[in-house]
Order: sequence, then C-alpha cells, then structure tokens
Amino acid sequence: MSKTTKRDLLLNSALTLFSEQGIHSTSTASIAKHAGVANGTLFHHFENKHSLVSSLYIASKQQLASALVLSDDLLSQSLKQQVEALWHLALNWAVSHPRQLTFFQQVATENFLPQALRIKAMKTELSILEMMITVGQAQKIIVEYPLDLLLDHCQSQMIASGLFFINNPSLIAIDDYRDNAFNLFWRAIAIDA
Amino acid sequence: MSKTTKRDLLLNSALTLFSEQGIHSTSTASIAKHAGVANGTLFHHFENKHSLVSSLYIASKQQLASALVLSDDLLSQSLKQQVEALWHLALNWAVSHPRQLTFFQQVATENFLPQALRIKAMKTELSILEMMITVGQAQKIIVEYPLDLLLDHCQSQMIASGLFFINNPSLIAIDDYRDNAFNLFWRAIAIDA
DNA sequence: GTCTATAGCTGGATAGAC
DNA sequence: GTCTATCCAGCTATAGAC
Repeated sequence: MSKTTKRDLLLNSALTLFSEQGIHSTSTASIAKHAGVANGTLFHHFENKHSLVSSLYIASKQQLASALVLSDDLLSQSLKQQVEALWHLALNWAVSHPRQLTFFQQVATENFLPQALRIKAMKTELSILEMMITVGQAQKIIVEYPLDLLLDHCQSQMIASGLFFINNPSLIAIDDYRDNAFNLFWRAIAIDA
Repeated sequence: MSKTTKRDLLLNSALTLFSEQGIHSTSTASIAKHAGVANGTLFHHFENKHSLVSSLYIASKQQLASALVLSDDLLSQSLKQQVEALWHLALNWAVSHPRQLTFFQQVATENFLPQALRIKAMKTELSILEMMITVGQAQKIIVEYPLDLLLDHCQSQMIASGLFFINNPSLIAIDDYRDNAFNLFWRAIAIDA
C-alpha cells in the first residue's frame, strides 16, 4: 500500500511516546530519535511541536470517526440494537487503539491544543449519539433528562469503559465483562430496562 | 486560625498553575513568582519538583477523604440513601474544589508520580464504596456484576459528573440537574430502579 | 527562613551543506 | 528531503549572603 514516509514514522513515534510519557514531557528530539530520523527533519515536516500534535490529533479523530459507521442493515433494527452496535464499535476501536485513546485524554487534560479545535472535533463525534438519544426520547425508550447532561454522560461512559479494558487487557476476551459494561451504560439511560 | 506560611502559599500557587497549565508545563520559577516568594525558598521547603507535587497530591487526597465521611444518623437509613448521601458529598466537594479535581486528572494522565503512590491513594478512597456495593449485592439491590468493573464504573462516573458541573457552573444550582446526574448513576447499578 | 545570583543542562527551533 | 551543527531561551537546582 502507501509507503511509510518519514512523516508517518514521526507521527507514529510521537503517538507512542506521548501515550507513554505525556505530551509536554516528550521532547521533539526524542521523537526524531525514536523514529530514526534527524532532528531537523521533524521541523521540515511540521512547523513546530504544536503543529505536530494537532496533525496527530486530527488524523486520529478521523480514524475514530471512520470506525463508527453503522452498517446499513442495522438501520432497520431497534434503537437499542443500534445503540449497542455503536457502543461495541467504539469499544472495539478503543481496545485496539489504546495509544490513541490515552492521547485523547492527554490532549484534554494537558491543555496542549486550543479548546476550539477540541470542541469542534467533539461536536461532529457526538452528532450520531445526539440523534439516537433524541429519537430514543421521542419513542419513550430513553429518559428525558437534558440533552447536554446525557451527551456528556454517554461520552465519558464510553471513554471510561475503553480505558478500563485497556488497563485490564485480560478481561477483554470475557464476553460477560463486555456485556455487563454495555448493560451499565444502557441501564442508566433506558426507561424500563 | 493557623497562619499562612510561605510553604502553604507555594502549595496553593502550585495547585492553581498546575490546574491551568498542567504539571510538566508549569515551572518552579513561575510557582515561586505567583506565590510572591523567591525561587530558592521553594527548594528550601521542597527537595525538588517531584516532592512538591507529591506533597500537594497527598494533602489534596486527605482533604477529599475527610470530606467523604457519612454522618452517624445516616447509618440507620437505607443503602440507597447512604449511597446518595456519599454521592452528593463527593459532588459537592468536587464543585467546590475544581482545581484539585483537575489536578488529580493531571497526575493520572501525565504520569508524574509513581503508580504505586496513586494506587495506594485510590484503594483507601474506594474502600467505602466497595463496602456499600458488597452490602447492596447481598441485599439484591445492586446488580451482581464483577466488583472491579463496578468500582471502576462508579469512580469514573463520579469524576465525570464532577467535571461536567465544573465545566457548566451555571447548572450546579439547578436541583433537577443534580438529581438527574445521581439518577444516571444509580439506575445503572440498581436492580429494579 | 528567605533572599539574590548563577551554574549547568535540556528543549525547541534554525542555518546551511548535501 | 534529509542531514549535522548549533543558537538561545528557559528550566531545575545550588551556593552563599543576610
């Protein structure tokens, strides 16, 4: 396929080191060294460290977005089944992309990127979820709590679940755990359960 | 009361700057300047930056722990009422100590302190919750999912709720929001709701 | 205990050869 | 595009006067 350019090597090394050490405490020099390229090469491909971080952030968010597409045959199913499918897509992506998930957390807590960029990325990410919740409320399947509270709740729930399985890798394979994790998610927002 | 020593000033300034900028990107020089003391004074009171951070972490965790004590008359109430009381204590502490809460997040994601210290602090913190869950399961009030999953779930739920209200301060005063937030928490783990 | 001054080092970023 | 060499700012931490 598309060959691995030095730019790609740098992005990949950056992701690895960021997720291990945090963004601020990872030097550009160490990124270049880990990628096996010269220091100056990094600044040929990226204007500065911030530009490197935001390139990585945007690329990772796009990866995630493209993983969260529901297949067409699901659209005829019940809302709960659609939510469950979405939830499993997200969890699967999280456990198979642990570096990206911790990187997202770091971008949020280290205040490295401008808030505007993060909020914009979040908005598009939550639009599917927002639609599902609205539909579910109209069908009296989902509790009628304020939308902002529900959206925040669902999002942090998913991230927390992903991190839990990343931190306890041996549990990923156990179907009971995965099912229970979804049940905790669904019971909270569903009417009648 | 106890007078504010320069050591206290330094800890307080550190907390403010850390929560705004992150730990790694806050210099000891800026902490001393913000506290209105000389650079060298910081290193008289703390051996190095790590020692400053861990002192602050331990003190903050103790503050939190002392805020989470249930009053005696609650012990005769139902388990749900005890859980609800604990939940509100935690939420109240969070919204009135926003700097501490973001600082906890930063310690966790920036990997600044040794994991052992963090795990130890977490263990004691979760012991009350663990007891409540175990009792609730015996009484068939709380779902019988694995304890590690439930503990992680409850903890991240509480933190997420706290951060939500810190990020949306205008909603704190609205009782409905607080009640709904607790309901989302309780519905997930309660049997029969 | 608190200050000033500064040592010693590391980081981000640039210049210029190839 | 990639490299080597290097500049300069800012950081942690120390020394020593008061």
